[in-house]
Amino acid sequence: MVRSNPLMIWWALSGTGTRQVSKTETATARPLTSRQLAALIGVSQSAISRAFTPGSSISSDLRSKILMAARDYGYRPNAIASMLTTRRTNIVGVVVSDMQNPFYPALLAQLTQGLQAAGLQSLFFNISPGASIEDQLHAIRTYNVDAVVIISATVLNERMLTWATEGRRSILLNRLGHEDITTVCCDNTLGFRSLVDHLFETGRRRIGYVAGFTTSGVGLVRYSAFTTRLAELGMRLVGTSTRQAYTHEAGRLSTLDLIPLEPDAIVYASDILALGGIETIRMAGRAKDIAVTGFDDIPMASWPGYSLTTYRQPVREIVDRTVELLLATDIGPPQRHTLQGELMIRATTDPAGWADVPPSA
Amino acid sequence: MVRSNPLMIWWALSGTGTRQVSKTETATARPLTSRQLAALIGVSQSAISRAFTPGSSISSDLRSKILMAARDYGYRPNAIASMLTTRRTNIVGVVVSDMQNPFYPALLAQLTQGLQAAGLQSLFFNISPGASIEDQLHAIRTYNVDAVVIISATVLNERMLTWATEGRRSILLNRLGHEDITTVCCDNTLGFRSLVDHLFETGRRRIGYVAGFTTSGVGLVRYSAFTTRLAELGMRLVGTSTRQAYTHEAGRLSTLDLIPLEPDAIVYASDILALGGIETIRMAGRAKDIAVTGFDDIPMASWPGYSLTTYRQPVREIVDRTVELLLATDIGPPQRHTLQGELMIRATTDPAGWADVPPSA
DNA sequence: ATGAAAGCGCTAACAT
DNA sequence: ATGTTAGCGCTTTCAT
Repeated sequence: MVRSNPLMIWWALSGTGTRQVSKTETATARPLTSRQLAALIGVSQSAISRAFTPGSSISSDLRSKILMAARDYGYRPNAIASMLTTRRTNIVGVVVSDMQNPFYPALLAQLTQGLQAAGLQSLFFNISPGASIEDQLHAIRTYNVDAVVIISATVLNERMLTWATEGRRSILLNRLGHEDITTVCCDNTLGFRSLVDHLFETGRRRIGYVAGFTTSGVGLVRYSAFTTRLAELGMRLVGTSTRQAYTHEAGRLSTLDLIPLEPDAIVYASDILALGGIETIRMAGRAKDIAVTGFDDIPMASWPGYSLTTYRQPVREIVDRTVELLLATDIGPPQRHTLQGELMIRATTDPAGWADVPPSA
Repeated sequence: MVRSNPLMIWWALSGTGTRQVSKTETATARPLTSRQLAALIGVSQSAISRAFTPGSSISSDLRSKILMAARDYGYRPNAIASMLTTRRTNIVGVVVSDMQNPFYPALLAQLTQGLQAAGLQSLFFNISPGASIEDQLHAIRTYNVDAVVIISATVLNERMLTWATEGRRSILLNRLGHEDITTVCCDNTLGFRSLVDHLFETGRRRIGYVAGFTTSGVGLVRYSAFTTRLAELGMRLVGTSTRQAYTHEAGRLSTLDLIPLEPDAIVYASDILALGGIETIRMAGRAKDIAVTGFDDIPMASWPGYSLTTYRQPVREIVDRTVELLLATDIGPPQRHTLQGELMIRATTDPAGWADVPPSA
């Protein structure tokens, strides 16, 4: 398929000599090249290159001489040119599809900072379900990104996943069920078991469940960890509901389904669902007898007005492990990295109910 | 400064013939080059280039022949190589510093999608105040990004701003007070005037104000629009407070300062502050007599549990204008684009009070 | 309209 | 340890 490039016309025009150079478009002199710098200080061009390449054989005298000159003359190596020869870009493609969920901005922010600290740049791909995914991801290939990190891109089917990742180091975050790509994921099983344990210990026995996507790997794992532990402890599953989304509204609506079933606790597949649930439960005046748990520990979970008991996803650790894997010398076969989070006990599982958390005080 | 390249070793290995090919590391044959494709179908290499360059002089016969062959053989032009000759990257550097505020993820998501739809890639820079900003932004220069979009990067001082934007098309979003860079910004003045008008019409007269940053351009404009309109309408400013942050907690705490001053409405510089304020006001049992307004219209503002009256920032329009400016043929001198938002009237300014919004029902 | 040839600014053999 | 040379895969004159 031919992809026409929308900027092309602009380029074409800006390439001609006829346009006026406007004030902002400072008739920027081309940046100094290594050859020019070499001429200026009377060394070979390759010396310049070596000076900027750690571990290359160059005397520290020459190197510091060159680096100082570079600073004085304002020389910086042109990354594009070196990409061409080395076939390395130091760019990681970061693919996201769902920024609605407040969990992702935090993950994304830390990920880019982590990559940045490791000298990697993030080329950002935000998949909108509207257009062709292949079109949206074409830059992964034409720009030759070194690696791809896919953040829970449930919109990518198996085929697109393969297309996007093939031939490059790839890591799937928060997505399960792919044998041939390395994944880094929170320990969902442990998380949901902990939550159920906590509910058990605080005396809850009739549990409802609100799912997000019931078809995704993570969704399935969470649900099955939940039900398994429930059964082990002899607790009762009074009902489940889903709107096939991880949104506040989905949480609100699903909770409406469950309240008539008289649960004494509702477990939500994620925090944002739980926040919606809290609203419904409050409206129904049931905050005193229905406990609520979430998953993720997004910032809002700890707002006094919610004080949601949840399981914290180890974002820091996920990011660190991801960067580590990206930088690793030897990659080996695809691996499954499962990182432990932490149970955050707050008001919504208080045995006495949480009707007295601020908003209703 | 020498930047060591973390992915180097891996690539070095994958380049030699000695490494073991692991399962993931599909012994990827180098992608086809234009020269190779040319040889395959018996045309010149430049013909290939022309086929992919709209507006170049090539017969449509030859072009379609080449494009079909490209599809069959899986040829894609190497963007890196063309960057080197054209000195254009089609990459926009997107600089963010504050992803805490839930307003930015939405803006960011739409911006990348907008850029993507225009054939531009987003290289993401998330500034953490810890490290050297210059270090964090060095890729803007070495990667030769075509343009820079800076999203309310209050952490960038004037000098860094100049350094990051010089020599390239640059746009500042949501930041004011810079004569020499084009800005695209919501009409803060109109917004705050509308909010005050609305409070006036609904009978409020004793107004408190909670600011975010009091030193930023946007912060000043918002406050001054607010006070100006207040004075015009003869309303009373009972007090102001700030914690120098746009966070839920800052909103909560600042509101504690204002309640003793007996306002009948509090105007918040942003939604996230207002949400914190709502919490404090509820705790104080004053929801029936203190109206609340925000600014931004983040998703949470419309949650039934908040139902916050606010002024919607025209995110769609801001993004569209930004992309338009980035693609424009002729750029001219720095401009100030001010886009109108929309007053969103919800429960928190109901004359009867909002004590009955769901959480306290 | 097409082909040939000369770079773009760097890295990486290959010499010395 | 340093310099010389040959590309990386394109775009772009310049011929024809």
